Amino acid sequence: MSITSDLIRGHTDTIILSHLLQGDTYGYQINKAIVQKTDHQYELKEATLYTAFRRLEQAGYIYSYWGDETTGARRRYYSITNEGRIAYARLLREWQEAKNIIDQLITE
Amino acid sequence: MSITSDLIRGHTDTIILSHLLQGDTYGYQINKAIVQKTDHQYELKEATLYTAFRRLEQAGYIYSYWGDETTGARRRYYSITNEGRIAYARLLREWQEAKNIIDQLITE
DNA sequence: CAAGATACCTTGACAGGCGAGGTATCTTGT
DNA sequence: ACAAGATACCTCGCCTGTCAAGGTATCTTG
Repeated sequence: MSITSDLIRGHTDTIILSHLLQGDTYGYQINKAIVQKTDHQYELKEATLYTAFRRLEQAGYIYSYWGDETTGARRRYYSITNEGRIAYARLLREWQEAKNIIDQLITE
Repeated sequence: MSITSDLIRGHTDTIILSHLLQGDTYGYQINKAIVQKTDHQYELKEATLYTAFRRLEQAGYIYSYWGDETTGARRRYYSITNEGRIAYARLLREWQEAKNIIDQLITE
């Protein structure tokens, strides 16, 4: 993994909400998707991931339920709420702004 | 100030180094420049700023000296070192990467 | 001469990330 | 049959960067 997580810090929630927009899924799967999507350049550490789930659920942006797997390890699925969608839109907008500001401040 | 600092977190050092590339300057001035450059969308809190100075000096990326103002409040000037320039180049490269990764992970 | 600007600094709390450790189940190779 | 590894979940405690709150000292302006 090549990217220092300090630069991604603060985006964990947005990343998770973004993934949940495509449909319900579970923690392990989200992480695998991130690794693949970024071609192994980034991964969420498990502790970070589960901390984020708690935080997002607390905020009412997601809710969770146990899957009914008859085989394999049990899975806790997460689903985005309407409030979560609103929050995602806001976070995305904030990211666009922050990106411009940072670019403006560190280059030239 | 409209941008949550959590998104800028981790860029403070880069922002400061970037400013010092234009020449030696002092803390208060850097902050004013940031506020102006971003049209009041962002500012570094003083505590954050001075913590960053200590950190950067510790790392050998900058060094400081007292100005010889004959009038007005005393100023501590900061200067970027050669190591600082190298670090800046690296941080800039990391930002470009992180930007792409985040964009990839939170949109679509 | 008070108020505000300039300019510096420290302390302590807080929040997010994560290393390290743990649990339980299933699959695969020997 | 059994060990090793993958899948899948979780918690505790540390570390680091940010910042509110507080402080100092000097100059300018009404």
